[in-house]
Amino acid sequence: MTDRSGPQRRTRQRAAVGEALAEKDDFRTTQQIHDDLRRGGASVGLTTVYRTLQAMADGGEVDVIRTADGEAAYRRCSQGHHHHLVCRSCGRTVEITGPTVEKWADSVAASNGFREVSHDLEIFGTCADC
Amino acid sequence: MTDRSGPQRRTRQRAAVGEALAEKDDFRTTQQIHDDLRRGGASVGLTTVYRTLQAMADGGEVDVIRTADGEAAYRRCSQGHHHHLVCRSCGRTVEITGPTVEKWADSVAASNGFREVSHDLEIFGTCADC
DNA sequence: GTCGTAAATGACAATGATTCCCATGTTGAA
DNA sequence: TTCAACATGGGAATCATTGTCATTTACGAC
Repeated sequence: MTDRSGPQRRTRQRAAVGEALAEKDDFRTTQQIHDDLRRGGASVGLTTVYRTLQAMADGGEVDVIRTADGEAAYRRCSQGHHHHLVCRSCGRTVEITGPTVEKWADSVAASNGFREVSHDLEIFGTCADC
Repeated sequence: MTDRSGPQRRTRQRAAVGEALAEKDDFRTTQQIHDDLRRGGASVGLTTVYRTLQAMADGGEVDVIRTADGEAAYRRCSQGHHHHLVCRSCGRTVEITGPTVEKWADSVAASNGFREVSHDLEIFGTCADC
């Protein structure tokens, strides 16, 4: 399961989506990225943006979270397991790690007889600039 | 901010939704509850189920999570802050608490200058019966 | 460089959850 | 009992996301 079957061909569109993600440091929805691209002149079809982002997410190249109203939002992140501290107001995002939490989550799950454990953890707040 | 403006009148529909939630111990989507009600004979309009569940969630009577594909799912939970250990396969849910995690989350946020901090934490796995 | 083909793209239709609208039904205080 | 404010529900309207499919393109082979 290491072959995350990512994209197989290099195209203008995929490069454009990658750049759009690189330019922003916060989580953005598919529609936002589609708009960013259109405004930036490198327009890409909406369907393609959806497919590309999902492929990137499947390949572990980007992280996904769900906004409060259920929309998927993507962000280019560092490798490895980590969580996010997100500003509710401006969207500024800080990557965080918590080895203690990981262990705690795994042990709690194990003691309840759960296997193949994973978890989601996001912290929200208002950042100093907002 | 303690008067979460919950429902203001007692109706057959609200009671029915409350009972439907009480009968199941796992997270259920609005549509599932709507189906449960229809099958149980106490049919309630879909729009009303949506409104009622949202009102209950606003009032803190039920907890909400988002399924992997972004749908909202509700569950009647105990009072107070807690998290969930959910079986990916059958949906069985165990409520868990982790004082250490709470403190850690708050301190991490604070040290990054964030205020009004909250967080979401759900643990997923396959339970012993699946 | 040219080909051939599988992969990728994108306009448009289709889906599905959720919300809006609004005419009608109910609750609950007086 | 009366009545106004609140609640209901059926259907239309939104909006994100996915499916369809004809056309285009990347890229390894020649």
